[in-house]
Amino acid sequence: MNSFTSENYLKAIYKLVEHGNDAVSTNAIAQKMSTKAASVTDMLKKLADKKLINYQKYQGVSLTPKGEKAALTVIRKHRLWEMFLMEKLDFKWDEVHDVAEQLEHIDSEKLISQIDKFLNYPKFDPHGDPIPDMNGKIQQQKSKAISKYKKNDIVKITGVVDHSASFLQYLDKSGLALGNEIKIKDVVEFDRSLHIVINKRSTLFISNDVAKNILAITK
Amino acid sequence: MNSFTSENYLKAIYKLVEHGNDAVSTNAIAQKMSTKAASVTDMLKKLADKKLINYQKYQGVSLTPKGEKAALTVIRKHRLWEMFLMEKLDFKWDEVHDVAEQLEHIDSEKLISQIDKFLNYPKFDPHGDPIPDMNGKIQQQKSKAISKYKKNDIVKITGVVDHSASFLQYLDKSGLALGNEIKIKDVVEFDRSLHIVINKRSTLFISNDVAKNILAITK
DNA sequence: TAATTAATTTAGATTAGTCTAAAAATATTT
DNA sequence: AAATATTTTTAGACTAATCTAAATTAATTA
Ligand SMILES: [Mn+2]
Ligand SMILES: [Mn+2]
Ligand SMILES: [Mn+2]
Ligand SMILES: [Mn+2]
Repeated sequence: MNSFTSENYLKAIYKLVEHGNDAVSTNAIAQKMSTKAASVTDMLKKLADKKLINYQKYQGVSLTPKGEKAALTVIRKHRLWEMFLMEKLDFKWDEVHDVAEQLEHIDSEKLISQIDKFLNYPKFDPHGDPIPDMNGKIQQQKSKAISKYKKNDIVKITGVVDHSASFLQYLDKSGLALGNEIKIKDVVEFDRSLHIVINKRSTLFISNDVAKNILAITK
Repeated sequence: MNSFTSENYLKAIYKLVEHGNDAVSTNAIAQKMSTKAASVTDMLKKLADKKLINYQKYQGVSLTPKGEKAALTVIRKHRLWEMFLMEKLDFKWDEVHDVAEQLEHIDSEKLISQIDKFLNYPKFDPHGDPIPDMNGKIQQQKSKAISKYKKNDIVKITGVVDHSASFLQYLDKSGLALGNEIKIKDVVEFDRSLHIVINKRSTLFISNDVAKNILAITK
């Protein structure tokens, strides 16, 4: 089995590849893992030895099919655990991530398949991120940030980009949650800030910075 | 926080102290942990530095109050997770231990208090072992091995001594489970083997070796 | 009590993961 | 195309946990 640490590296590389980058740099990984470039280079050699990544000195890395499968398994476990914590144990969406970071490394196929069943096979986690199935298949939502919609568009919130506790707590306090209907009432030209109406009831003013971090689809 | 490994040492020492031994020997720990005496000595020094155990060269060890609290917390988590796996995820009682060995090290107070609540504050785990409460308090059962009962005694199964999967599977196959009523129909003088009646229905013959590993109280 | 045996500790290595500082390679400017 | 800046890798060291082999202490036996 892959170590706790290896799993975290694979997950980090997966997410960097996912967000555009074709070959991921040593520095990018170091930043994402809050570690130093020298440590990353050491680990990359080990992961390459195990055929989990494609790596040639100075050329950046990508996941092999084997490495991608491993990464997707960790992500599947993380997101299922987040869902479990929220649905069954009354955690709030800003509390689940840190615990899931630990639980995602528990090694038991039966455990995770039973959790999946217990939750009735959810397709998305509490932040709107897709949960890979047993085979690593992902069901993508074609949503975009609400900052990209126009005046009078009516959309449904499907996810968040920023996953930090402070951002999620701000959304809670503002009455924003997954599934909410949002109408773009007005767009301020100067700074792209938005006036929105939530569920046809309350109105709210949000900055462009916030708007860029809320994902939605047209209703 | 204590490392994964430290927690396992503390748990091992706790269980050795629990089963009679006053000061636990290096060799006993090595055997229980499936490691070597030299490794144990190294670890004992570290645990002593952290004031988790009382240790003087060649004199054996015991837990300090701080060490005992830590051990009981791990045991509480282990047994709650076993209960969760069995009650909520349809694991069998011979399948829960290995996964609980991993889950017991997850560090989150909220997680464990919510699991406890979710299970409705169970007092005993799937093997009949007591689950320490938040403060480390244990509710002991005054049960003894059915090998110690006499002919015509009627008792209720409350736990097992041996926790191995093979023993538990043997009990399953024989129709023996926690809560069952057992009548000692006959005791064979020669080898102390027993004829028993389960729930007033089926009769079964068990060896003294088996009888010593089944705990029960008089009905 | 002395000799022998058993238990425990120390010494010295090893492995995984990390770090800092220095060297080497690549990318960017001039 | 050189010079400079940036990125990446290497070298060497550190910690936690482990091991084998040797030394030391304690326990048992004669
Ligand atoms: Mn998360
Ligand atoms: Mn999530
Ligand atoms: Mn167990
Ligand atoms: Mn148990």
